[in-house]
Amino acid sequence: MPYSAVHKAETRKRIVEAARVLFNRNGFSDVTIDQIMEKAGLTRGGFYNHFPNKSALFAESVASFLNGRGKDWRDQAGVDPEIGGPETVRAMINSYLSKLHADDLDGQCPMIALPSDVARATPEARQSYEGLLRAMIWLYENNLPEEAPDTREKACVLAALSIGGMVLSRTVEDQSLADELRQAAKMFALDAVA
Amino acid sequence: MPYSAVHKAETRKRIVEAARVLFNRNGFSDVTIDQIMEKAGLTRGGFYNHFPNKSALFAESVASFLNGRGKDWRDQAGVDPEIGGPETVRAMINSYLSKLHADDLDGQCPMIALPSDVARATPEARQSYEGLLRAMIWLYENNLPEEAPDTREKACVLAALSIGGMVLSRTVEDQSLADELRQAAKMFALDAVA
DNA sequence: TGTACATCAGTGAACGCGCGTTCACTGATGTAC
DNA sequence: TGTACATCAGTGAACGCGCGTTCACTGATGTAC
Repeated sequence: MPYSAVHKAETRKRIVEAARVLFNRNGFSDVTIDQIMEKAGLTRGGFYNHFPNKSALFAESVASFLNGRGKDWRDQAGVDPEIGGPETVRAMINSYLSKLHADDLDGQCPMIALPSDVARATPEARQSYEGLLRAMIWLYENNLPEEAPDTREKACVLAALSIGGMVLSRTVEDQSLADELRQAAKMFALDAVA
Repeated sequence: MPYSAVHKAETRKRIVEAARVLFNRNGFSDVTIDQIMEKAGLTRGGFYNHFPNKSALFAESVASFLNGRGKDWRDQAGVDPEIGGPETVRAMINSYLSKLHADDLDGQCPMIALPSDVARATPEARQSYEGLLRAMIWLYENNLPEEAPDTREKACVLAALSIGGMVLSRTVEDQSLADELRQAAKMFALDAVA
């Protein structure tokens, strides 16, 4: 058994990571397998040793966000995950709707970078996207103040507002309008938590 | 001067309309000029009599939404535009976040169907998108109750929530989650108006 | 410990296809007489 | 009113290119002896 299983898994991971960045920046159709493999330090032919086709890699690259930055959101926001509660929600909102996140086209959440690409992609890709969204809703839902009766609904609203604000901010041409939208969504969401 | 100017303008309009529907459904990269021209009842070569390139048509097709359904939003919602006020905002929200609108992939607002396509497109396309968004914000801002101090901010939030809710609803795989998101955004937005 | 071997990750040329755009043309139409 | 003509919207073949995928191969590596 040449090339250990670990070696193959690491190569595969490198391909997914390269794909995640390229798709995030250029969308599904405008990224080629050549580009992905080159960024991963390989040549095009080897791709099919790891994935059945381009669509399968797309689905996996969207899902992979949860293993990377998605996992660190709360930590990056400087909040101990063990504490939880509304402070965690506020930290998440501050982090997600930050200028830093808006400008980070490579590392940005795929929910912001790829909504219409995913909407037209395979069921697998849409499930990956759904997985990210459920994670965000879950985080909101479980850390909102307990007394509120409609916690679940509020979590959905906060998700729509977070992602919606960022999507619009990314799409619009005028930078000052982009900032205004992001700030308005952030401030309103922070208020809504309390 | 053969073929009256009117004739040419009408052909051009037909191309834009065909493009709007096809782009809405399949995105920028996956629609071909052949498909657009065929849907408009023409052959491919004639395209360049009307537009310099595919990107220019994309920008125009996004903007064209304002001449069609975008213009009718308030009327379709059953509200006399002359009345105005909060009732107009609520009608707009009800219409925009309706199941009817969510299921109408052809006639749907391009802000929902094409966010990530536009984000990566030409400045002209992004300006078209921005035009739609400004129209929505304008409608909200000018019809919100006057006593509120932060009307502009609230209008931005309502826009982010309307579009964000619909984008997520369109992208997610699970239909019941899609409906839940749309309903949550709608209810919350309606409450926020008052 | 050293070596021959079998495996399969990785290579790169090739295939088939369709795209955006160009271009020489044609023929329907408005206008001048 | 009728007709010859000039215009240019529309046609369809062609160009150049790059894509996703396939395939025969090669060579680095773990294992058996």
